[in-house]
Amino acid sequence: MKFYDMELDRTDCTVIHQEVVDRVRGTMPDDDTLLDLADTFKLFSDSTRLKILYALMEAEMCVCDISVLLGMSKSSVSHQLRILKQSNLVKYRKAGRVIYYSLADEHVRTICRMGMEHVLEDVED
Amino acid sequence: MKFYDMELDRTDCTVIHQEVVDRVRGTMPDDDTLLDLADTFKLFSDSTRLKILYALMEAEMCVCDISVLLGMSKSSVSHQLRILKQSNLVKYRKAGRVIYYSLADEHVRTICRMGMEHVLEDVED
DNA sequence: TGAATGGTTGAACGATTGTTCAACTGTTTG
DNA sequence: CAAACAGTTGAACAATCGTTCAACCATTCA
Repeated sequence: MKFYDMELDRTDCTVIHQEVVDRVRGTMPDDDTLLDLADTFKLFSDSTRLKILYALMEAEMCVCDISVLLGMSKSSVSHQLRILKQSNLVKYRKAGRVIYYSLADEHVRTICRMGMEHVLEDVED
Repeated sequence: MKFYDMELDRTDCTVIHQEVVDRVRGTMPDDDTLLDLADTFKLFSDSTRLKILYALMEAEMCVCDISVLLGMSKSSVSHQLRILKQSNLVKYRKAGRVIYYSLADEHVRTICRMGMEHVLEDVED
């Protein structure tokens, strides 16, 4: 631990505020929780998925409806719906060969509203 | 518009619910707004950035503090701080050669709380 | 002045992501 | 039954993203 490994491993910092670091460390959520949280926000981070979610806020819709509304292929819409379905943001109901999609809960509205507030306020800057 | 372009351009749908599509179209936010919204959520969609934001909720910190806290290189932390800075989620203050970062406003807390509620409730499923 | 340190930067890399395409399943209808 | 259509799927592709690495700037201090 003399010469050879001096530049290895560590962030080369004379830690400035060890007390702050220690205190903050005690307040941090679990790593797994933060990964889940990041994955949740990732669902809202694509404009196609946001469009689908905003549409479903207004009405139950089938894949064809959505693809016409957004001017996108059914395949593309279906891929995104699968992601939203797997994450429980969206639910569906079959009626013959048509599948109707709708929002699974109210979280979508709340989360979108919070994000939108930030977007709209930033216009003032 | 007879034979040759019949399979071009359009999503091959006998639109099922034209009235629904028309009504929903009237309620959709602008494309630009939805792109901005997606970009906002993208900021929260990486766990490193979330860790930084959660840390700054507790205390003003310098790059060294954060990199020690997270066990990451200063470079990596600095890259992420640049993104957060450019998006006005984070502000900074210089003191000699040390730069202290802190949250720019309360939106970060609100948005993280909304997302976290969704994550924590999903445990019950 | 020059060494040490806090912090930034840009290129390079591998990993992840969204769309397209083509083939496919399943249901309806003539 | 066969054609038509709603919807799904997986491979392939380009684009985007986060980390690493090395070089760099700026400030302090001996």
